[in-house]
Amino acid sequence: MSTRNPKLALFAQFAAVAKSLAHAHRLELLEQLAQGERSVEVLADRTRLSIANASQHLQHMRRAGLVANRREGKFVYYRLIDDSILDLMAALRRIAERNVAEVERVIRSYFHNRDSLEPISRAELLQRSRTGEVTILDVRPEDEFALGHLPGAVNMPLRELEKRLAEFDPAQEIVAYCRGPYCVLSYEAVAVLRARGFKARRLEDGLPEWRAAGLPVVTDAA
Amino acid sequence: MSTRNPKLALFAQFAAVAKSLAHAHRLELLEQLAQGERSVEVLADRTRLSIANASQHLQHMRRAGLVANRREGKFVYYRLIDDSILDLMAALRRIAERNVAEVERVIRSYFHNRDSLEPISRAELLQRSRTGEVTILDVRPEDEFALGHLPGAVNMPLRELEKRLAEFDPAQEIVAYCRGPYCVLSYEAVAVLRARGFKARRLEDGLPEWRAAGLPVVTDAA
DNA sequence: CAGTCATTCAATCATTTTATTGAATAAGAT
DNA sequence: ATCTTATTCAATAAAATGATTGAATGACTG
Repeated sequence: MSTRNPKLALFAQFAAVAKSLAHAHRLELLEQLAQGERSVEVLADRTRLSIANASQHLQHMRRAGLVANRREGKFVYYRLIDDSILDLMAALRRIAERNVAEVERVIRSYFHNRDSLEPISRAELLQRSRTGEVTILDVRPEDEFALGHLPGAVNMPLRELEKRLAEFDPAQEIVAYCRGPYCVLSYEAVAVLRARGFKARRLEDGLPEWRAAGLPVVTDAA
Repeated sequence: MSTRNPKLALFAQFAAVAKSLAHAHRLELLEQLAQGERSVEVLADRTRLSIANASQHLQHMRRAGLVANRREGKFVYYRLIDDSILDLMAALRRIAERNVAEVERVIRSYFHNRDSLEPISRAELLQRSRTGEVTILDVRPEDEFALGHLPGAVNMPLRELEKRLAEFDPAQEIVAYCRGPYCVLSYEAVAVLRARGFKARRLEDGLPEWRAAGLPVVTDAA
């Protein structure tokens, strides 16, 4: 850890932080953590990792100072150390998106034509929701919704969406959001809604970014 | 490269970008590149890597979209793809600085007491330099100075500093800068100047950040 | 206190990454 | 053309990292 050259030692520290980001599974864990605190078990389940493996990745990130944990009874809950982690991930994403051709290919093949899913900005949504012009749709699972959601949002996990289309006002535009810029749920929700003739768009990014922008978040009382 | 799960594939791309940052030598190369274009030979020399090794690290970063290169005659010149790389490095540094105790230790042991070297902000320097109150001192090597420096700056590489102290006006405060927040040169310059009774401070960060902030940079005609 | 559950630890194996070496290219220079 | 110089490539050896397994820990429950 301690090199003879102090500048190199310093860069080695920065590299250690970068290294703990430099793994698909760990980024996935961070995406989950961006929603809020989670136990190891839940994280392992959502990312389809074994418990032991998830635990090790989480500890790795803890040592690097990306996440923190606390024990409560039998469970250990992990959380992001603070919102600067979101900044770091956003900077990473910006570069990956801009520069790596492969990313574009993946985005395109998965999200079909991304352009037709132009998102609405946070500022615009905030303004239009004040005048009651839009229906805000949160397509995340119920437990994530309960932990925090946009004011006035309706929670309808993707699986229920098709059954509950009657609840929407066909005259209003629907803005769907989910976990973040690469959460699939809201893309799929918009696709379903449009197929049924609704006017629907995605919100740019997702809840963690909304919260990080200092905008209001509603938490259900426990 | 292509996982069955598209979200994971996407994260794997982001991870690839992070991975190419996650190495002390590569961060060092990037710090050099933040100054401007450099040939492989110069980069290898400055970072004390073998040519082949430097070349491989540079190619790795090129594949990840962090740097670009061009051939001119016998030389291959590398450069940062754009300033978003500086943002990424800054985000990394912020987290490493805040969260990793080891970094503090390294900074302290190397820079002694950092607090006594409180830097001056870019805004303040800009303002005070307009009224001619300060001497701006660039302590980088001459070739880097020639490629771009702050308006009105005097170039005096560290080695020459002690011999040329007579050139300074003892009544004026001296603001030293160099390559960036972890470039050692300006710290040392301030230490030397203060020991000789001059009023001296560092500029926050360094030239790449000054340039990235959209502030004026002077290039010597070739 | 024994039992159960969530998490971590330790050991192992497989995989990936890094540095080094010497040969291969590519572009002037003689 | 041949020589020289700058860079890249290819092969190898050394080191680090990741996943899996089963045992160990810590904390609640009956």
